[in-house]
Amino acid sequence: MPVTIHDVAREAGTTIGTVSKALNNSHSISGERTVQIKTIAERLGYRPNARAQTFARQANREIVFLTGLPRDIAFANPHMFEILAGAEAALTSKGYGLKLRGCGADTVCSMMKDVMERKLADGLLLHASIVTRELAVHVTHTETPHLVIGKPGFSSSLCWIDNNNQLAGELAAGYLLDSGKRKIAYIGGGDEDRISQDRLEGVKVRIKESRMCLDPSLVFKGESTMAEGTRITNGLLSRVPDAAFDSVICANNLLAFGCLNALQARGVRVPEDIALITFDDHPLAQLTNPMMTTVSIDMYDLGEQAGKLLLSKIRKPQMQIQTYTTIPRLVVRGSTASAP
Amino acid sequence: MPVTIHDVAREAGTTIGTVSKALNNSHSISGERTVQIKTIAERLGYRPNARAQTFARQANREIVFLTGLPRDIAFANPHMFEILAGAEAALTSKGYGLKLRGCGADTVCSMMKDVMERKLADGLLLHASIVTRELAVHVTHTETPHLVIGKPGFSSSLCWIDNNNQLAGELAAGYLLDSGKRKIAYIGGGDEDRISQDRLEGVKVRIKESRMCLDPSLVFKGESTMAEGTRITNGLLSRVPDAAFDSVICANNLLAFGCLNALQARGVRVPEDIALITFDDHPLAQLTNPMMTTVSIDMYDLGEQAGKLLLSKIRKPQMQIQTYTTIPRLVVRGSTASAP
DNA sequence: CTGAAAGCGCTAACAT
DNA sequence: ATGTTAGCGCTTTCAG
Repeated sequence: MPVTIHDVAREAGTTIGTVSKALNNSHSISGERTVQIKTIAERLGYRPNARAQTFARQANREIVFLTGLPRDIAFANPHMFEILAGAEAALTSKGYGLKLRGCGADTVCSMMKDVMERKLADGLLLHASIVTRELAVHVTHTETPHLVIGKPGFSSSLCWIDNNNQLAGELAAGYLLDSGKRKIAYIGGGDEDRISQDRLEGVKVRIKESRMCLDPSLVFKGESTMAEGTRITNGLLSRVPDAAFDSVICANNLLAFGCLNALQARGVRVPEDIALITFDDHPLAQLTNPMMTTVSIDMYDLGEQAGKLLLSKIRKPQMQIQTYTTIPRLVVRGSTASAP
Repeated sequence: MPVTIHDVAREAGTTIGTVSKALNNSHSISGERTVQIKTIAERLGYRPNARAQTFARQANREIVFLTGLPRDIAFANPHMFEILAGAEAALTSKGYGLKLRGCGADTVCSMMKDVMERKLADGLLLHASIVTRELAVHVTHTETPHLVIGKPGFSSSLCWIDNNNQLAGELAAGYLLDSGKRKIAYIGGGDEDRISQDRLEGVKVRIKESRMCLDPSLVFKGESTMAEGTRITNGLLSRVPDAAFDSVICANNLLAFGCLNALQARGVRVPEDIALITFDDHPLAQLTNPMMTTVSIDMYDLGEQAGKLLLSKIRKPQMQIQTYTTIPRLVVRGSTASAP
C-alpha cells in the first residue's frame, strides 16, 4: 500500500487539511510547520496521488495536442515533431503534461468536444492544419482554453501563434542585397500557400526598402516539389536573357533542390554565377553541393512559446493572443558564398 | 453545470449504480434496460467525467511514452515521431491516451518513478535509447507494465519489441543475388552500431544460403556519416582491382549518399557498373539521382504493435514479450535497376 | 494559523 | 436483474 496523505498527517501529529496546504505552499501555514511537514513527507517517500488531485481540484494539469497524425507524418512534416518537443519541455517545466491525440479536419470537432466534455485536459494546442471554421465556432462558444499553432487560414477570434514568415523573407532578400545581388528571382508555392506568399511579401518589402523593385517577370509559382523547382528553373534559364538574374530565393527546400539541380545541369555555377537561398534549415540543406544557405526557423522555440502562452491563457482566460514569434536566423552556406 | 450520472439515473427512474453498469456494458443488466439507459444518456448529452472515472477505478487509461526529446530531434530521429504516431493510433483505438514525456538517460529513473508513483499512467512505452541497466532494475522490481521500443543494448528481463534488422539484411542481399550480382561489398557502422551489425549478419546468412561467402575484404566499418561513406568508397575504389565488386550494401542512408557521390565522382555508373542498396526509406532516398533502392522499415507499424502489446501486457502482467516484428519491404528504385 | 468536514462523480462490492 | 452504499485520496471552505 502506498503512503497517503493520512500517513503524513499522523506522523506529523496534524490533519490532512494542514498537510495538503503545507505541501501546496499555502500562505496560511506557518513556515515552521511547512518545513516540518515537508521533511516528514520526504522521509516517508510520500507522492501525492495525481488521480485524486485531479479529481479533487477539478483540473488535470494536462494539455492535449490535437493534430493530424497519418502514416509518414514524420517525413511529411518533421516540423510538427519539433514543435511537439518544444511544447513538451515548456509544459513539463510548469508541472503540466502533454497528451498527443490524432484526428482529421473532419473529426477535429467531435474530438475536441470529447476531450473537453469528458475533462481529459485543461486546454488544447491545435495544429493549424486541422483548424476549421466549425472548430473555431465551437472553441469560441465554449470558451475552451486553446492556442492554434500556425495562423488559421481564415479570420476568427481564435488565439494563435506563428512564425514571422514575412520577416524571414525580408532577411533572405536583405542578405542577397547586402552581398551585392541586384536581380533576384523568386520561386514559390501557389496562391494557396500562405507561407510562400508571406515570404514573398517580405522579399518585396525588403527590396523596396532599398529603393528597388522585385521584377514581376522573375516571380514564379508552382507546386512545392523538386520536379517543379527543376521545371521552373529550366524555363527561367531558357526564357530569360543571360545575366537577367543573379540570385534565386526558393520558398522551400524541395523547390530549392530542384532549382539547384537544374542550374548545375545547365553548367551554371552556384554561387559564382547565381546565388541560391531558401528557408527552413532541413537536414537536406547540408547534403547538397554546395550546401544550402537558408533562413532557419526554430520550431522547437515555437512549440515552447505555444506551451507557455497556453498556460498564461489558462490563468487569464480573457487574454487574447494573436502573435508572431520566433526570430528567423540566417545560416550562410556555400550556395550563396564561395568557400573561404 | 454539466450533466452527471445522477441526472441520467433520475431521468431513467433508476440508480446511478445501474446506470454505471449499463454504460460499461456490465453483464448483469438486462439488454432492455441497457438500451433504455444508453438512449437517455445520449439524449441528455451525458459524458462521463474522466477525472472521476480515473479516480474511482484507479486506472488512468493513459500510457506515458518516455524518450529523449532534445532540440532538433525531429531531424535527428524522424523514426521516433513515426513510432509515436503509430502508438497513438493503436492506443486511441482501445480507449487509451498517450502522454509524451521527455527525459535523458540520466533522469529516466526518477522520471519513471515519478510517473508511476504519482499514478500518472497505467504503463510505460520506453524508447531503447534511454533505457539503462538501472532503469531495468527498477522497472523489473516494481513490476511496472512497460514495453521497450528497440532491443536494449544489454540482456535483461525487460519486455521489448524491435525491427528484424537481420531479416532486412537478408532481403537486401537476396535481392542483389537474385538480380545476378555476385561480388557484394558492405559498408556499415562501427561495432557499437547494433543495427548495422544485425544487417550485416543477415547479409552473410543470405549469401551463405546461396553457397557463397561474403568476402571479408569487402566489409568496411566507420562512422555513420556522409563523409565517411565517401571516404570508404574512395578507398575501396582505389585499393580493389577493377570489377572486384559489382554491388554495395550500405547500412544506412548517410553512408549510402556518401558512397553514391564517390562512385559517381569517379565515373562509375550506378546501377550499370555497380548497384547500390540501403535501408530505411528516408525521403532523402528519392532525392538522389538515380533514386535509391532501399529495404524499408515501417516505423508506424512498429509503434502500433508496441501500443497493442503494452495493452495486452497491462491485462496479463505475467506475459513476457521479447519479439521482432515488422516485415521489411523492398523498395526497388534506380540505384539497383535501370529505368524500364 | 489549524482543525473539521463537505464534497469531487464515479465504480464496484454487497445486499436484495 | 437492480438497488444501496462504501469508498477512491485529495482540496477547500468554513469554524474556531
